[in-house]
Amino acid sequence: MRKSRGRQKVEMVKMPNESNLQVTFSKRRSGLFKKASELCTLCGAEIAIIVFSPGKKVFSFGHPCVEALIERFVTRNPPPSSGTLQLIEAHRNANVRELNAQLTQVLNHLEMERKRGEELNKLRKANQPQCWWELPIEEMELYQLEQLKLSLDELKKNVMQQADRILIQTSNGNPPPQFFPTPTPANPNQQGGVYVVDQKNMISHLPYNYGSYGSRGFF
Amino acid sequence: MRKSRGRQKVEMVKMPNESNLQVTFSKRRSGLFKKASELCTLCGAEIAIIVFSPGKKVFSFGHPCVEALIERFVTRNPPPSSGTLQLIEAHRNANVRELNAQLTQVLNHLEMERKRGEELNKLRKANQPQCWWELPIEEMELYQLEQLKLSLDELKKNVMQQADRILIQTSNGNPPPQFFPTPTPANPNQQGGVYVVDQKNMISHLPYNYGSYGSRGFF
DNA sequence: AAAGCTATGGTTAGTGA
DNA sequence: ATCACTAACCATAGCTT
Repeated sequence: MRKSRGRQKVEMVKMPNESNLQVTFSKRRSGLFKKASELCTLCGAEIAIIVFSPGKKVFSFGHPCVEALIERFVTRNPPPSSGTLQLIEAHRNANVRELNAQLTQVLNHLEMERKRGEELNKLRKANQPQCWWELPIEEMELYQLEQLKLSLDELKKNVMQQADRILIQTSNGNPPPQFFPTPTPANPNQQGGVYVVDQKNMISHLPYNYGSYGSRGFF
Repeated sequence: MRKSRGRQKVEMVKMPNESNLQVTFSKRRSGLFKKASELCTLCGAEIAIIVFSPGKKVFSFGHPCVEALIERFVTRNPPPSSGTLQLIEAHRNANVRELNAQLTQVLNHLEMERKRGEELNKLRKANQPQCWWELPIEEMELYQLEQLKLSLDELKKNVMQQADRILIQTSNGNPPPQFFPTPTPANPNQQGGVYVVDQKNMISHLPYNYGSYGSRGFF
């Protein structure tokens, strides 16, 4: 059964559904800012974005700084100041970039570790019920104890049947049969499965800075 | 024959190849503007974008009009007339502090997760050998198979002894003994340990850093 | 609102003209 | 530079939680 039809094509007109519109606005604004930050990183561009939501709330993105870029844009003044300031600026940018890179790397690492933890947890959970009946009796639940009693009764019955068979065969002068049982109780949970470890790096690029005015919310 | 390898993943760092960078800048800039215009039409947002290329050329997108949006943006902000640079400076410093704090926090988190992963790994390793003989025979190592054969021989011997005993007792006119064996094969590794279920909160997904929406973070 | 999921649709790196 | 093409990667619409 399909849980979702996946992404559907959407007409390029103003969305009629208000709540869908809000969600889409939020998602696409994020996407836009992300694209902008990627463009900054990949190409060394400097970008300022100002977004007024339909509810007139303001969101902004700027690298290195919205106001400075606006200033430059308005005055058409490419270099803001003297060479020393540019040098300082460059150093600062390098620092921020470095910090961002470090953070990205660490976040990747963190995500990997988290995934690993999840995998291990799954493994543990898959292993645990396999052996519940190996727990000390004091730690079992009532239904487990009942289950165990049933199993033991069954086992006892089997052993007694087997003993009877041996007795009969032996009294017929035949040697006892060869026992070579499988070493495990039947276990339907046993899969012998391979646990795929997802190495995909989930954390993408870190944008530089974002801002919005007012409190959270769209309108 | 392959005409193209298709889109390839690119590292989120400044592109080393200058001409590739130009092409990418051009493509992604138009992509960015397209996304912006889609956001405008779909959600009725108003957006202004200013882009300085690495070569300091200016590109801009504006709906309905860049200048008007900038005007609105600036007037909504206390335009720092006197201490512009100082304010910018302060914000930048705040931003760096924020990044540092975040980095520290994430590093702590990472360390926690790493420890947790190790813990789980230990648990798993403690669990696994407990059941090695439950693996499918095809997955066993030679020494495990040998061990298994020994165990089975032992089991066979015991069963036969038991059968003999039953036979003797039965021929003496006694009823067969009560069997109530433990439900598992003897296992020296069995610890009967308590499996601690860690309900610790998983890390919430950490997407790329937006800085903070809200009052701060205009860089 | 906010986060996660999945199937799809959209974007774009690499290539050649 | 820009356009076309293709295969892959990525973003996101529609759901669920």
